Amino acid sequence: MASSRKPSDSYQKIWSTVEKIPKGKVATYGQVARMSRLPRQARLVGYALHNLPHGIDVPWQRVINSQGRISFPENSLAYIKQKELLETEGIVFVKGKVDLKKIGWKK
DNA sequence: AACATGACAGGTC
DNA sequence: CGACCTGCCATGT
Repeated sequence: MASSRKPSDSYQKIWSTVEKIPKGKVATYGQVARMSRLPRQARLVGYALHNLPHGIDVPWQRVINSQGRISFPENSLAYIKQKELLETEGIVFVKGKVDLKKIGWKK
């Protein structure tokens, strides 16, 4: 595995951006990518979060896809966990998705 | 170096 | 709405 080397700077930027997402709001992968100065690299955002190291405090749950949906199968534990965390922050789900027009972070 | 993969987005049909 | 396709690019084998 190539884990012998440090994480890419891109990941650092992404994590940094995610940390800035206000509580009670959510951002899409594309948004985070853009805010991290990495336009069109939404996939890297997902990759970065998946590779998220333990021990650092990052509100990964506030990052969802452009449809306002959690990018996990509904039957998965990860999905339920993320939904719980978001609801705790006051985010309301309607039919399995959130209203990006209302709780979306910025434009 | 080549190929396959992925917590996506945006467009088309 | 859903299914499919293309673009993007870091990672791992």
